[in-house]
Amino acid sequence: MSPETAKSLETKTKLLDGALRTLTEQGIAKTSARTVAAAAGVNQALVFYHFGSVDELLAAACRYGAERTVARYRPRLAAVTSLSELLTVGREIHEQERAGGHVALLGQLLAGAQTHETLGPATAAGLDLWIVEIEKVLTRVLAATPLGEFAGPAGLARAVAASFVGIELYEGVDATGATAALDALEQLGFVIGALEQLGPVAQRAVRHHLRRTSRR
Amino acid sequence: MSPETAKSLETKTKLLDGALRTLTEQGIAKTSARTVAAAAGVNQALVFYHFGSVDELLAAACRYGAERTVARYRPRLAAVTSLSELLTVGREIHEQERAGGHVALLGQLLAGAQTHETLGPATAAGLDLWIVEIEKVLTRVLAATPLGEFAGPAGLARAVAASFVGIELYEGVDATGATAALDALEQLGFVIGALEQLGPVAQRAVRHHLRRTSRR
DNA sequence: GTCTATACATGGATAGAC
DNA sequence: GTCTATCCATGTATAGAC
Repeated sequence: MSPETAKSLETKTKLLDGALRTLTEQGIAKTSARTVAAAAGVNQALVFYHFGSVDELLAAACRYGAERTVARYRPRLAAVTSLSELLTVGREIHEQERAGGHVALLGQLLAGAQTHETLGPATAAGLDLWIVEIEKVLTRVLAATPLGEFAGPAGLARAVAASFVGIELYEGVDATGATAALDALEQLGFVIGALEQLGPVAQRAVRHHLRRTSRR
Repeated sequence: MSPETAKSLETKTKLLDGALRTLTEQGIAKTSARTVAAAAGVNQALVFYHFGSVDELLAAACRYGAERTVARYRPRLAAVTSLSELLTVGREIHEQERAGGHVALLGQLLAGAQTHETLGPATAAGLDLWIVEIEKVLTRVLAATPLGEFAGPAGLARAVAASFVGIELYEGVDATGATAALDALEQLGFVIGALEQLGPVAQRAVRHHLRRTSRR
């Protein structure tokens, strides 16, 4: 791994951007030192000089890309105060990131992580950046809701993040199906939101029912 | 594409099984005519003789594998009559298929479908086998629930299928995180289930709230 | 320290042997 | 009709030029 001179940094950045472009446009199966270097406009061997191996480049690109994308939405997520507002922001993120493919990218890396050992931890870390933000919002938003008590924001945040990745991959093969899925989840969110609006008697009924049937 | 003599069929079957094994064990990135043929125990060139190209073999393997796996759970899903029962069956499917990797396989194919043109429709078709079954169950189970009215089983089924794939991929890089996610979704299901148990007054309140805030 | 030329491995596809 | 030997493209990695 090379030191941080100005020239080195420039080439590294080119390679990182090239890796992200290649992963989103061609997928993990077509991502190689050659294809990435071509996208970056540099010699193929520089991948190995600057990052040691293709996998390590992809791992670095994952951290780099995920941090950059999450940073873009951190302030907006921090401002969310209700579940329906969260759903709106979620839909917004989907619309904006679909074009750039920044979410499907995590899907490509998750698929690749199956074999490429070094990729697993890096991808988990990239997803965690999203999970941390989602969990913070859910903790705030679901505090008063039966969900906050029974499901727990930590698990829900992981479910939301992983599901999002799955739907984003699904969109690649069936765009209208993916839209239907997102619409349904939005409505599901409204139904959960409706629980907050119930009177105290009904809320107690729900909680009582949950305490009886819940398994944990 | 070769005709259906006994010997041809045998080689084809070997290749299909080899493709499934390679995809689940090595991932889409390491899946090639050579690796698949090695897993199948046949000469590499037979991929091209029997299926024309690697992509077409993978597409065929997707149909083959998905049909076989879905068939295994079709009767059990058909017997489901409540949401909580559906959740139990879902968890069962997860436990049983995790070992074989039959769900993550769809993730690998979704990742690969990004570029391999022929793979997209085949993967969508494979996912649809699951979606059809899930949708039938949801239609039955959610008929009486606000979700049936507002979200619609078609969209929900697609959301469930895609989310499952995402979580299954996520499990590859963070097993405990994936378990937390599944637990949370199970609890979410119980909360939805609790809505069914509400008295008519509370049910009307929920529906009224939804009609006001719903966007469609 | 940075990068290019080059060696060696793996993958895709076909001409022709059986 | 079924399969093998072989060719060329692509991928990984390094020795050595600048």
